Amino acid sequence: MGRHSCCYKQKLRKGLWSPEEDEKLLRHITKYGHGCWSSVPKQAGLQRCGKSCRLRWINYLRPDLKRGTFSQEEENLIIELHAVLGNRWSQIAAQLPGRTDNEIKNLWNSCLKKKLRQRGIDPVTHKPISEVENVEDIDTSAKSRDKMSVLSNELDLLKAENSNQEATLLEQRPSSIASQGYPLEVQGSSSSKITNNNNS
DNA sequence: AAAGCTTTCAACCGCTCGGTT
DNA sequence: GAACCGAGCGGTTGAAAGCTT
Repeated sequence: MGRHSCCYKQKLRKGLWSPEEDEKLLRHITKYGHGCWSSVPKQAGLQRCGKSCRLRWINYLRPDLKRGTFSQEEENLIIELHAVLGNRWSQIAAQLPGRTDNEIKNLWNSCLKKKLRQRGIDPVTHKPISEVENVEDIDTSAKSRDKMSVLSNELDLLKAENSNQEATLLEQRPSSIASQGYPLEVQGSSSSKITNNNNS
């Protein structure tokens, strides 16, 4: 279980993609679409596994990718969404057109975590760091309520940092997030998955 | 100028999930 | 219901770039 047939194939290239490989993959998908990813490399004449082709397409070759640095507003949105969704990068990416889950995950790990810590906010719980250190065993039934208050705390901080216009936009967002039906209890299932991964 | 350290980011790995047989 | 398979996800790794001393 969990094994990929492509893993058994020999002579498959790994590592960075060459411009020629990009060109082949781009031309193939533009012409035929990707269909079944495992058959893409063969059809496109690439010595890669389908999984690698899929990743390259999604993270780099897709024509609708935005690329470039993240705007302040995008960063704020990621922080907000992370507070609600946790490390569900694909769901967060779905709210940011032209951005990939990998890109957002990298930004979070290299940059946003640091920024939050500098603001005195724990990047995992989105609570003030002092509060996290003192209260380890918080009543889980209060988690959803806490989440919303944390969001408003972060908004207050962001308001202080950013322009009035931007803060107004942000102020409107939590309700829009809620109206889109993000279940607050997903936080629990997310952490349970992380726990499972740690066990492996 | 160069060596060492840190940061960034593309890509891989292992796993789960959902569909199919 | 079990086994298989492909797609997708999140964590991790490692090379390259950037920065510091």
